[in-house]
Amino acid sequence: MTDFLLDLNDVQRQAVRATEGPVMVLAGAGSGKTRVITYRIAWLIKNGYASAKNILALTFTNKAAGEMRHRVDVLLQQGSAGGLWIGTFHSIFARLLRNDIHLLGYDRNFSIFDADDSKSLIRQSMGELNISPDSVPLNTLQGIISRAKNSFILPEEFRRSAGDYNQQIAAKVYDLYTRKLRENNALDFDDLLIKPLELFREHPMVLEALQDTFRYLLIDEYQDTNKAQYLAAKMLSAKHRNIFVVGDDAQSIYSWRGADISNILNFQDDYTDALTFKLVENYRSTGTILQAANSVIRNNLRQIKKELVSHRSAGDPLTLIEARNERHEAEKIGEYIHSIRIEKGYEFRSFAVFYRTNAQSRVLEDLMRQNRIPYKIFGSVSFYKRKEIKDAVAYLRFLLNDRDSESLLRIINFPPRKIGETSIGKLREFAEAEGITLYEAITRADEGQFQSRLVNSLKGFSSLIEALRLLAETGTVYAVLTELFSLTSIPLLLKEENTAESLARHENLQELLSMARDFSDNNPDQGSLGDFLETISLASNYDESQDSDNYVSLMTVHASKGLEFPVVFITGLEERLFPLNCYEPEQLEEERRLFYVAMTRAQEKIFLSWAQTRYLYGQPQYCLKSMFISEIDSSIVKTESGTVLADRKERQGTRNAVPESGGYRQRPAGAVSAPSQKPRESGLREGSTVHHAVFGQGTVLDVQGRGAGQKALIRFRNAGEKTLMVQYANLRVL
DNA sequence: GCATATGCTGTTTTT
DNA sequence: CAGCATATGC
Repeated sequence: MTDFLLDLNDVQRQAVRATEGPVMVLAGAGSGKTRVITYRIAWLIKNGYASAKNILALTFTNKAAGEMRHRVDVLLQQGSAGGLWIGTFHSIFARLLRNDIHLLGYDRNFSIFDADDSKSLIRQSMGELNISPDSVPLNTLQGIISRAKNSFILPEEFRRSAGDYNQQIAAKVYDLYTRKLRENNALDFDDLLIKPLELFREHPMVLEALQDTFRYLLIDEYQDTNKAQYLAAKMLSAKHRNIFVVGDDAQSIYSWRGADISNILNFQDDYTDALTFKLVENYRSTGTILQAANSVIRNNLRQIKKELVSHRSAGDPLTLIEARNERHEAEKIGEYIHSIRIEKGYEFRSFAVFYRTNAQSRVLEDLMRQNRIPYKIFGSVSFYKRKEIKDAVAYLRFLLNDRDSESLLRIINFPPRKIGETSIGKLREFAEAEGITLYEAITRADEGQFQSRLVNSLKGFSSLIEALRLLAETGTVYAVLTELFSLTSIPLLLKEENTAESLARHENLQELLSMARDFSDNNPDQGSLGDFLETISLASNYDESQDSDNYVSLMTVHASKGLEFPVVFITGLEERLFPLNCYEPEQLEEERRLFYVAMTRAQEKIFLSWAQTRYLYGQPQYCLKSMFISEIDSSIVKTESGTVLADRKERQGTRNAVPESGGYRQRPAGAVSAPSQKPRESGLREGSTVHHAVFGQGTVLDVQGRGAGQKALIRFRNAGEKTLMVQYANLRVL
């Protein structure tokens, strides 16, 4: 029974065998984290600790879940992995909610609202509350509300603790938005995490039943959990206390999504009897790459100390590429890809190019195309976010949940049926007066005071819906979609339009159709429309794994987490780009972790690049070399000409130097002067009144240090107290 | 009701 | 620059 554990190293094996009680595995990059989780699941089943259906494994991406399931299947051979609960937090919780959400007054056919649906509902709420987006931007409100939800702060509590003006506005919007979701019988992504918590709190029996079912709980990427996920995990495991978490605090890069790094940092305080294992043996990267990564992450204060140990030889030093501008940067990357490929025999698929922001991908993409380098951009516009797909899906969603007004509004006049905004306004009034839903208003349009032309249009629409709904009750998803396309002629219209764009959209609809066919073939049972929609709603464009084609991968650093490549280019290493503008020390630490993630993806070689000028919002900007470059041991970084950085005589300070003016012919056209970043005297002192682009006006309470490392403690009128790095904060002294 | 112009705003995005 | 939301004209 222990033979298959021979594939593991000592620490991995100990972690697998520690079956009872809380366990945390700190798994450094490339240390075999997935291996430990999958072997542990196999171990539990093979040794009869639990059967598959008593094990719940939670991940953050569908891709990770799929990979895990596959690997467990392989380990167990006879397929006893059936019944295993492996999935993302969101999909597993959605599944649980389908069973019990009626207890909270929702219908089990609830819609899942994506970020756009949610934004639209927030916009409506703001409209009704007479809150102009000029006073508090929509995105800000959406962020505040989402963060509150991720921290499991419900509207009532939020209102009680709302401090500044923005918060008070947000409290009102949050409250109305929540009511609107309920009216729509809809849950947003955050609700999928917090509705179970409400359910557990109000109906302890439901929780108890789940605790009995899930005797073993495993959580991947624990450093990325937010408060709601943390609470759910705690509640679910409270009875058997078999909670097993795997993560790496150094790879926590989603704090802006509510992830709370303290969950992993404090695990041992939380579960005082927890066993902890540290996996630091790295099987992925050369010694030099790990030395570089270790030297950078050492600069973070808030972390659990651990240094990755390589199982490989030292390998090559890192190469620093210094380019004139982003175009030049891309050209150099293209040249290196060609030359390394030829000299060292690497294939295109061995290369990855990372960037901090999606906007950077364009220049890189252009160049790849021009130089005939096959490439693939990961995580650009999601298939499901395309308009034509969203429209088709809105029909399906509406068939299942006719309170879903977001979907209704999408389809009511698509394809055009002469039901415009004014008509919808009248319908709304009618619905409100009668106290009925918008769709009921449509079916009872003849009772309202509408023009007969409008009544006819509405009747046409509702009979279309009813026909499709009838089909949906007995037919497959594929049948419904086929009928939808035939009755509405949506694909036909696109084909007739006959532009490159419309044909691409037509193609996408065909793709959706073939996905529906696959789904229907695999799920011939009735009522699978809901499952299909759930799969679609919770799918993301990052789920697609690399196929067998041979291409260079282009992606954001965030998207690179969990992947590995022989040769990695980390681009745009400039102050204010990577690290991206960050005002608070904690944000800088997160940027550093992000850089750490980027470096630890590489197996053989790393190229670091920066450009002296770069367009930002259409304006050329001077750039400064990223501080992260100078944090790497300079003995293992060489320039393109082969000089080791440590030996290079710097004519200028590395950190804050402005590129020599005149040194470059190509002064940016119509050059706007760069944001001045010289460590000139900041002029800050206690009591100064300052203005900050994000936090607004505030008073300086304390100033520490000077020059590059200067920090200031500032009390903002509307944003509370913050410690900011003066160098980055771009404060205006008033 | 619909198509086109203008003006504004923005950085990363597992679900 | 580009995508989006609103405003305007037909």
